[in-house]
Amino acid sequence: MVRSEARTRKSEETRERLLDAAAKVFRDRGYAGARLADIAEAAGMHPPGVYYYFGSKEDLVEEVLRVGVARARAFVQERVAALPEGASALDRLRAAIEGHVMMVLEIGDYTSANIRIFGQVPDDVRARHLADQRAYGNVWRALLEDARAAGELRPDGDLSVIRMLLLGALNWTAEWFRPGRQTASEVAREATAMICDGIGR
Amino acid sequence: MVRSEARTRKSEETRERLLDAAAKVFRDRGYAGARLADIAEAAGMHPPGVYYYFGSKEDLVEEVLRVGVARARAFVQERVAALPEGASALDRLRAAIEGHVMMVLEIGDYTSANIRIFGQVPDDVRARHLADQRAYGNVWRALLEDARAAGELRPDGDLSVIRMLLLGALNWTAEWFRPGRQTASEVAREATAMICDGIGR
DNA sequence: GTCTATACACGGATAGAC
DNA sequence: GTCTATCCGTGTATAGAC
Repeated sequence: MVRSEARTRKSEETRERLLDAAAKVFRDRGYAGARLADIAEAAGMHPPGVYYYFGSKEDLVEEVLRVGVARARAFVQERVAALPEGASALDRLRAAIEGHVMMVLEIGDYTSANIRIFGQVPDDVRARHLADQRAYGNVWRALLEDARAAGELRPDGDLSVIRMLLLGALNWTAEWFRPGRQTASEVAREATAMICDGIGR
Repeated sequence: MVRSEARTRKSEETRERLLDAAAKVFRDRGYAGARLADIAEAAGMHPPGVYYYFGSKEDLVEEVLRVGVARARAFVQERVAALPEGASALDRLRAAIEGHVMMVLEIGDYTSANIRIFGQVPDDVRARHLADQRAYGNVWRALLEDARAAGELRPDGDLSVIRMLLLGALNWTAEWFRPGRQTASEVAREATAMICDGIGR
């Protein structure tokens, strides 16, 4: 039993390493350009070893996409839930914006991979992934609707369009952020300021 | 002479068709995933025909990237230049934002291709393309600095970060915009409002 | 669970006719 | 300038030893 648990944990760890490596390589090379050999090497194994954990390249990429949005959603929802009871709807929105940025800049490989390869994966993989993505979109939809209902947003403006503009600005941070030049919290603060208050005076 | 001109013009048109087709296919399949056969077919020719116009897949993708930013820059600069003399720095910035959105939603194939495959192309292609991209970035840098100098922006905030957040929101529109659901000008208006004035009340 | 060896398909690129 | 035919490198996936 102890033996089997140890084996299982090691297996879990290897699977995790493989997934991290896959996210990086898919991000850098695209879906078709990512070679199983590169992924295996980055995870410290040989190409056929991948097939012990995943049935195919498709299975692997599907899991990378799934894990990416699942973590994003969990991270943001935790940040919002951690707010004190009396927090306003706009405060909750701000917390979500900051949370999303922090998440992107922490686990950026998965986010970048999602952004870059979503349009390149086989149709059936993309179709299944769309459901996950919509669920995360709904978290933001609710946040925005609550703030509007509370009268804390400008009354004009299409909330769907705003949601996509806002997520675009946030997701894109993964593409240009360089740890030396600025910190994740600085970027998070700038993003909240621009989105909620605008850059004009 | 007339004959040769006609041949040249036809050749130009075919090259153009090829480039448009390439932008679409690169966008949808990624750099490695884009098959020369798909591109050729979309342009109404056979795979080897591509080699009459471009020396290699690398040459072709490099031209797609180059044309993409060149058009973006020209389009935005025209919109800004078309403003009346007395326009404020913030008006110029607004015009640039609207222009960039309109451009993205008009020639979105090239923009999406740029976004999605920039990180996937061979290193030397990317290195050469970086110069073009920086030149376009400088247009925005100047616009923002002018507005700040004129006292038309909030005095705090890192302009480099703001520039990247803003372009992220704008570039991302190519990924979600669907002509039926909203119009390009609506999106442009929402973008300007969110970026300059914020969504809070 | 991870290795070596290998099958098999696919796609970029070239040759050469017309 | 565009077609047909084809070469050849590369990459996914499997077989089977250990």
